[in-house]
Amino acid sequence: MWSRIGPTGQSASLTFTETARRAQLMAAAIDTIAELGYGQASLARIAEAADTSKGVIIYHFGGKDELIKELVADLVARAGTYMRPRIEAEQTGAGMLRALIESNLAFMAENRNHVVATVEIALNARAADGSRLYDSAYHEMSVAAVRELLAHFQGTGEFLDTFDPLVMAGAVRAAIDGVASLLARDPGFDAGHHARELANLFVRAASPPAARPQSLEE
Amino acid sequence: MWSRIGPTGQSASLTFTETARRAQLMAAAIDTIAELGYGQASLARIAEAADTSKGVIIYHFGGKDELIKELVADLVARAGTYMRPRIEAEQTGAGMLRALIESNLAFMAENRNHVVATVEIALNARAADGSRLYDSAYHEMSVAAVRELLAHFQGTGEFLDTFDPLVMAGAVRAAIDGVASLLARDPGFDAGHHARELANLFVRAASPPAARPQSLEE
Amino acid sequence: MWSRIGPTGQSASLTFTETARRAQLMAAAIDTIAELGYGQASLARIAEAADTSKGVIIYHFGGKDELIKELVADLVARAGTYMRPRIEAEQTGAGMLRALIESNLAFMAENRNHVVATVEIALNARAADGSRLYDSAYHEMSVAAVRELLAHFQGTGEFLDTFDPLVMAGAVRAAIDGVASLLARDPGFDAGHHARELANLFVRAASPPAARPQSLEE
Amino acid sequence: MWSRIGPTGQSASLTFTETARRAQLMAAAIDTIAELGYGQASLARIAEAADTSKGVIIYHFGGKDELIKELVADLVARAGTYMRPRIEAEQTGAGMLRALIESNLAFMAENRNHVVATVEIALNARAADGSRLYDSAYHEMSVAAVRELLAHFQGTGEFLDTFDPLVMAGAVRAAIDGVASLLARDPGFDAGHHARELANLFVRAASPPAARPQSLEE
DNA sequence: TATGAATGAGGGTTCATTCAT
DNA sequence: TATGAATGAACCCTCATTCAT
Repeated sequence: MWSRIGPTGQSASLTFTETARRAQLMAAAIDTIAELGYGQASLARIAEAADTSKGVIIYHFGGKDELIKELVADLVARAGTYMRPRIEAEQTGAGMLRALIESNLAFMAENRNHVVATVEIALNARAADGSRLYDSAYHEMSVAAVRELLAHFQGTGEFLDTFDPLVMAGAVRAAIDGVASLLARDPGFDAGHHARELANLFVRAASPPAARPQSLEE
Repeated sequence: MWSRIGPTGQSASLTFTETARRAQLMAAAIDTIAELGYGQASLARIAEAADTSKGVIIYHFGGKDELIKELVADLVARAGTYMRPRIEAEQTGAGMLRALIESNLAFMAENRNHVVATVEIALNARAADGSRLYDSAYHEMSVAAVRELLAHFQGTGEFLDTFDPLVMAGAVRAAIDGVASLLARDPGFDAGHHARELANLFVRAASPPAARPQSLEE
Repeated sequence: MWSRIGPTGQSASLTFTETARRAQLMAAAIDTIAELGYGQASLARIAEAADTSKGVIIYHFGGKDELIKELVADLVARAGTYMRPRIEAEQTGAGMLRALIESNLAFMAENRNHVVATVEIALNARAADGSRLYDSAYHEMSVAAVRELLAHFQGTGEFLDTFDPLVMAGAVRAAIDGVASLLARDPGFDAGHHARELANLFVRAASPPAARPQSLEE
Repeated sequence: MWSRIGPTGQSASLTFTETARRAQLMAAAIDTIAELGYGQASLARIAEAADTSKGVIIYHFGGKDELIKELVADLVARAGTYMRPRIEAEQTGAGMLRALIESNLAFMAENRNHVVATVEIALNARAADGSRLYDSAYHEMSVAAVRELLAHFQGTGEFLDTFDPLVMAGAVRAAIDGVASLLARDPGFDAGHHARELANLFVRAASPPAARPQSLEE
């Protein structure tokens, strides 16, 4: 009956209005971070963007850290939900690599601010001792996923076995993540074109010469 | 007196001790930023690393912003000095692209902390209104350089003319810049191997199938 | 409606459930203050200990101050009820002084948390202007009671008339109150032994040499 | 040369002005705590009493905790310096006990606010987890000193061996510490009278009947 | 009767900068 | 040239209380 302690507690599911309020605050945080950067996104500024006061944010999230954590977790979850089926619908290595890149960029274009904010956080959020809070785990995980895809199709012979799959995976991720900055800067950024070009680039670099066309019919 | 205004002013060349002091302070700033990140690198912490007080830094640089600006400018200048002759020594597009990537990574490996610090700054430093201070100009310039190299050898026919040179240039830069994070995290990072792999990757992606070997004799 | 105003008002007697609820909240407050101290015992923490929310406390007591006031009043009343008959059962000054000390310590041992909490409150609770809320009145009253006991038996000749009864009363109260801290710190504290020793001490100090044994047969 | 980092650092002795400023700030803190209590003595209020801003206190002490710690340490040191020679000048148990009580109360009367403030701190200052910061160690130490004095002269036969020296030591300390509250409340408090009365009381309680006068010629 | 939500003052601390020396 | 001292804004967070439901 009184199992709830406060909106911060995990011991009970959130009410409808709670959820809505949190979503609103998260949206304000996302926009603020995307626009001003992590370092400038103080609780005061986020609250201002949400047309409330700092106290409200603390009340609903228990602290800034929790707000940030939820923001990142939400994006990661939604990105996975969006991309996974699109990648798994493919059979060939080229298809899957292309789907990974294109679906990732499509997701980023559709969630511009949230992605920009999360990149800001991943690069900047630090613990008290200066150690990065999000970068390592998140980055290594996403690189590893690409690496396994590449390595698997090196095994089947579809991809060249002459390149280091870890290095190429790093390059793929770097290229994708770099798009976040481009999105942040250029409102008219053409994500579709960029995605196809990147996909072509890395498919070309991964496949044996005979197997691949110089460009892609679209 | 006379024409000198202060150590900050440009109206007179710096004395020898002045220069040495500034170099010492910059080194402290570089190490601090590289270790703790831009957000945590307060003047107090930098001063502590330099075994001096905040006032000294302000005295010599006029403010934190100026110190940061010099730090970036110094790295950019040194990187150019290091890379340019190595790139211009090549004649072919593949050679130049390879030289660009490899010399860049070599420079980064040799200047680990300075590079890490500069990336931190580029990503984080903001003006009072939240606009990025360094990212845009620096990034667009370095991407443009790669883009022109690619476009030029698309014109000569050595490179495929089917890809968008701007997109690939962005991918090259992203891959290179991504290395800074790897360097920051992994002290045993093998820059040489990484450089050759990246060079192979992008040369392969840029060249027509007939013209390029699957791997590189080294 | 009718004559009732709210649970805070005095104009109507409390319902049974009301009383039970208040007792539960007071118990939670007692345990929280005893464990964490007055300064750390926020409404939120007390509510958490009671498995409810801050609002409930405010609703039932009208505010934190009222809760605290009731807590103290309750202890004072119960202590009086416990001690008075035990003291009045004695005829001699030595007997009464001994009964006062021993029954007080017995009460404290049986109501450890409540006593510890009340001491915390007495020492810390302040009005907005910084003036102590409980210390003075409570302390002077309890000292006065001891003083009168001592003075009365100085008049009968049972006690020495060479000491200042106010000073000794203060010492008696200080010794008793000091036990609260010992109780708070040491769970295995032997209140019975301590009580007999203190009673012996002060009886010895109050009585003429001839009249009193060096120690007490027990 | 640059071994100093800031006024907080321990690596160098303090300048003269530094010491003076710290003393001034400590005095302001003492007065504020003595008047308003520990809980109400915020940095802002202390700073106001010192006619400066919070930043100055943080600058000189590095934080509130450090200021408090110094305040307590200073009093403890000065109390020891004051009392020790006066106690050691005595040979008999009665003389030493009397000297201990009287010199302690004399010190307290001469350092009223500092003593009141320190008692406030000892009773109220808590760590984040609610555990007391100063009470235990300080209290047990001072009780132990008295206990040893009593036990020693129980061994020589000057004091009764029928009482528990730990309990009486606790009573002595409680009586002395209780004086802090009296001092805080009553500006006209007669410390000399109180001291003699307390000394008589405890000497009487500790000595065999034959050996002690009912009162003390003074 | 009780709850969730919100508020606003105040808490301690960090920071870049200014200034007299 | 350099330092110690001070400043004041901004930071995140805690708190008792109010209010609509």
